Amino acid sequence: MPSTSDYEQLLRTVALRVTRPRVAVLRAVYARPHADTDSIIATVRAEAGDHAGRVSHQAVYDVLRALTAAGLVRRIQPAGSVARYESRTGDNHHHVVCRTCGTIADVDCAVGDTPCLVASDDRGFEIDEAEVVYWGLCPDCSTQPDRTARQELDRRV
Amino acid sequence: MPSTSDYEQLLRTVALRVTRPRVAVLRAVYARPHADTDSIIATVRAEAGDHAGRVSHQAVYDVLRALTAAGLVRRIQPAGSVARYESRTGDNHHHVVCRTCGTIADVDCAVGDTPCLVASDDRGFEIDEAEVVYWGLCPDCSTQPDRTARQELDRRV
DNA sequence: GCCTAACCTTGATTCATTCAAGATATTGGG
DNA sequence: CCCAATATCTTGAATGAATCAAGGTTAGGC
Repeated sequence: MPSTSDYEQLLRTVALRVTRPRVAVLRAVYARPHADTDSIIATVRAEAGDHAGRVSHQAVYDVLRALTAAGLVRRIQPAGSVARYESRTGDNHHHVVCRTCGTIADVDCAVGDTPCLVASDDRGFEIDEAEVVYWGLCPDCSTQPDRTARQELDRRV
Repeated sequence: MPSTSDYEQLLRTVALRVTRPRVAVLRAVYARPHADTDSIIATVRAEAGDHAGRVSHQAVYDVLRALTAAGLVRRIQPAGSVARYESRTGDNHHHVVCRTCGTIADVDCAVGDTPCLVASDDRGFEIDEAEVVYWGLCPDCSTQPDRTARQELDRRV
């Protein structure tokens, strides 16, 4: 578990200013991989405990954008989902997404290293990344097929 | 180019009622692969020429949902994009998406047939589909790097 | 310690998509 | 051929993630 100064270090290496919202968002993304923006906002505010000042939702959006642009976090967004963020970057891993409850799990590269896939015909595009999303049912949902996504979410809270 | 009765046939094979909005939407999806909902609405209304009655936006959303559920069309939604639809289904082909202008092109399966990829570790999920999105620059954007997405869109209209 | 660009806050706005309620039309059976 | 049953469509409002805008605050180089 990285410490606050580790996060400060990370920010400095990519020439981003060290601010409370940024460290808090980094910590949240490391703590809860694949969290969406709302969850990150909640985590940030819960940890701050309101005693260290508020963090606006706009700040979180801005920070996530800056961190993503800097390569410190990776933004993922499976079809039908809101944006989610994770701290594993640069290793070209992929994701399994549950069709029922939306849970996301990491999957290491299917074939080899970055880029692990080559298009059969690139249509003249300059391809720089191959993203794979596996769709299916998570262990919970495959054994309890009639639980709704909403119920699933409630169960987790 | 399929005829109207071909589309009617398609609808009947999946036990969907044949209605004017459904035939019009099917025609639009076949005519303009990867179109988003707004474009489909525009196409439907342009072809109808207003002389055959209006088609509400809600009807198009409903129809696209029904057609997708029936497997007649496929819904795709690369990160950061609105939903798009195509008529090629069941062949497990993939897509290249331009990071600059958002253009999408089809790419045949890199490895084999459905499913063309196997996760290195399925994390206990029951996987039924492997979706691949290649990211890069389309031929136009790679040679004109400073054209914005908006300008690109304008150019096409 | 000061300055300035970078950053954050507050509050409003956008827009794809969905929800709701009631009208209309398709289709199988009489 | 007509009718009932219900699937589908229309109209109009609502939702909610994400963005925009304007102004105040702060980190970090000098």
